[in-house]
Amino acid sequence: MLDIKALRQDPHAIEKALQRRNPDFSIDAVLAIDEKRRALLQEEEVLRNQRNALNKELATLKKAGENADAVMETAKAISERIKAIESEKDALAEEQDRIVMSLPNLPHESVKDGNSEEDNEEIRRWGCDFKARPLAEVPPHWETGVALNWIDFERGVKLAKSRFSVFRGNGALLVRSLIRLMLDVHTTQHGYEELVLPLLVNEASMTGTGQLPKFGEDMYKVAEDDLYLIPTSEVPITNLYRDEIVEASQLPMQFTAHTPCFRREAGSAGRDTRGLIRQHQFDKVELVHITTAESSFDALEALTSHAERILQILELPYRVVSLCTGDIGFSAAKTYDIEVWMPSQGVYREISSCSNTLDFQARRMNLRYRSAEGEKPQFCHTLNGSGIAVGRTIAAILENYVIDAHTLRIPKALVPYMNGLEHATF
RNA sequence: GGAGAAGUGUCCGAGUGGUCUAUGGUGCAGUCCUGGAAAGACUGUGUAGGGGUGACUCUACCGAGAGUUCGAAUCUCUCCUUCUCCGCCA
Repeated sequence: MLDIKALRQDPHAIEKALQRRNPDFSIDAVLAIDEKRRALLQEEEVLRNQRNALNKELATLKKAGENADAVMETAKAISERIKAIESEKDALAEEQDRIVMSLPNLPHESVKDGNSEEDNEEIRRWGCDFKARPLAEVPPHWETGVALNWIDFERGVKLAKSRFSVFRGNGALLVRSLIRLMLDVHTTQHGYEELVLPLLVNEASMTGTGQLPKFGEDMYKVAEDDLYLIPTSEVPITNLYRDEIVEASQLPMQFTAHTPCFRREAGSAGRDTRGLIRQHQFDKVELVHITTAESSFDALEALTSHAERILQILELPYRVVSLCTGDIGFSAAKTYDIEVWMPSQGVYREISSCSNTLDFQARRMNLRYRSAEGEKPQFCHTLNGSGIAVGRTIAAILENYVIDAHTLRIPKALVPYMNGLEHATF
């Protein structure tokens, strides 16, 4: 959520920043509503003050047993006016909220202008030396996955619907091994606290991180209980301290968690229909930082490097890109995507997305910290990133580690987790 | 799921329609006292939004929301949470 005070103070600058995302943004309507609402608020407060005075007078009169009809008459009239003003004011506040809550975050100045992922800026590449594997033509990961009998796409569809799948045997073990490896690295080497979280969350949590009110159609909703299946564990992790004031000494906080994630993929019909790239349910290990304004950009570099570390340990080639204004997400001020090399298609595919949301989410969820005793509480900065998506990592392994027509090598770091398995043949 | 009880400030806890600052204690901070400390005394002590250069001041907040009333922590309704008992259950 953008700061309404900043919006009031410097509307032109904020509108210009928003228009870097989309030239259609205008904040005139919000400002007009805000002005009206504040005028009503002032009027209401004056009236309340008058009514409080009259009520005090009334109490004294009643106690003395004197006639209070005239005063009561006046008080009644004031109360009626307050009621009228209040309902008008509430309607305006609701409208203002609705608009402000659906405005995205301002892109950071270091983010390049652009319309789509074509305009993203490549920051660095890693592991390009071993990008070219011996096999000239690498089959797509879904063929290898099925040939190994590690992935059963058809029965996943039978059990649920398309874009659901089943992992079996060493394929299931691979899922578990990746989750364990990632959590182990983040907790023992990068200083994260591990969490096990609710997979269903309420509307307030979804609003806090920015999924609601705008992106409700992307999520599975359990209507009967007013709960949503999480599209990412960013939601329950970041909302952990919602509506709280934390002590500066508790910051920065670093959390990691493995959860399944659920997405309806409403707008992606026909895209990535084969394989593990775009599933309705997938496993992910998430990284979240809750920190201060002073350190959030350093935290973004750290968080990104923590996600990269997993790819380095797995020896998967990747590159890091900085998203342009047209590709960056709703809540983010700046985002680095990490893209893994997929040899069957000869392209890099997103496997992690690391964002600094500044105080955008913290303001929505009223998450604050006190920098020192007696100081006013101020909003935290929150960051999140995948560390990393498990399904897409498996896809990358099933392509980058095919060493001949019938052999898949297991990444060295995974062998202990895979009960010593070094190769799988198909 | 059924029956009952409760939710007040950091915490404990009083308050069942009206005296502007929501009793009292506790915790915390400051001052006094002291050689120093403890004890004691006094003062202050949350959040948000307004107004004023400022000392300050106004408005709202007693789990959440709605209602009754000139006036609600207090009465009514709905919801949430916790506790006790019963039922069901990995």
